[in-house]
Amino acid sequence: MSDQEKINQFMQKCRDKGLSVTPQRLSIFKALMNDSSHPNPETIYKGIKEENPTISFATVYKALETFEKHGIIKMVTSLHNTVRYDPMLQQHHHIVCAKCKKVIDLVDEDLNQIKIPESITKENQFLDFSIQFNVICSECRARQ
Amino acid sequence: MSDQEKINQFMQKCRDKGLSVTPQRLSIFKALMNDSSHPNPETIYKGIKEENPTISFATVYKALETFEKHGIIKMVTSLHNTVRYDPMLQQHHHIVCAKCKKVIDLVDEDLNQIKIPESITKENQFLDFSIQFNVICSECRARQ
DNA sequence: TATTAATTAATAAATATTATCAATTAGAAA
DNA sequence: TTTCTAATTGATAATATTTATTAATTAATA
Ligand SMILES: [Mn+2]
Ligand SMILES: [Mn+2]
Ligand SMILES: [Zn+2]
Ligand SMILES: [Zn+2]
Repeated sequence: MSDQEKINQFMQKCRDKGLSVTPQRLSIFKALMNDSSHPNPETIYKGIKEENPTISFATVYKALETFEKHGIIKMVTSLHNTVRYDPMLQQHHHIVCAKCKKVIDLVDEDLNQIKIPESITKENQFLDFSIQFNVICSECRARQ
Repeated sequence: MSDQEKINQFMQKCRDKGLSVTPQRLSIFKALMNDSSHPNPETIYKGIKEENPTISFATVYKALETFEKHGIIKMVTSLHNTVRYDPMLQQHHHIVCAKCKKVIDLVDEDLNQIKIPESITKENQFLDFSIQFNVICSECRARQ
């Protein structure tokens, strides 16, 4: 998809959701749309403030949060707000509630057997892997 | 494994790594060892300060960090220090460097085909899943 | 063009994490 | 058992990250 197509799609999504297409939001989206580095808000802010010197850091935070809420972009991890520790050392997987951030262990030998792509082991020192299943838990669903 | 066995194993690991077994560390480990809620440092701190009223919050942080560094416990997410955003909406997976926190996309149709355990879909509203491959990237390995 | 609700910029406040350092202590040595 | 010393702790300051507040501005609609 061309840059222009991505931009048009973004603007259409905003209109569909009743979001104004502001120069700030457009600038933030354009900075992200071809960036595969999974940047944080500060990196995005620094990247755009040269061509948009009056933009506020809080605007970047809020725009990204708004985009995410409307499914225009994704967060790499929903558990970034605080470090969480785990005493279980054996390989296992996690069921994570997108609302309440509850994390449930899932021990499943079948899931441990996936084939690790060679592209990973060729380029890097492989350590381990874990699958995150994103859900809305029954408590949070009942609460809606 | 019994509580006492877990505690003995913990103390042995500390000795093997040259870490002192302090009452604070023991208290923190005991709070975590049977806790499957993946707590954050504040929760652990609150949980132990009744029986250890003089313990400092910073001590909890430092002990957890030390345990993690020595493989006594794990972090649920290595990407907690700041939110990271992703413009790619199609399902894909992530190769994450444990050192530099670089995140590389991995689009792999085979990996998308894993069987979602029924225990997940039975109890929760399933949203999606993503696999995180933890590695040490070639740059970081070269740097060591 | 005028109206208005949404958005922004500036900044304060809140929350999370890390650094500093004097006092204490666990573990080794005597 | 006592002494010694490097590691650890508690207290707190500093830093980093995120969210809230609010007056001014503006995008979208009529
Ligand atoms: Mn777990
Ligand atoms: Mn990605
Ligand atoms: Zn929930
Ligand atoms: Zn790296």
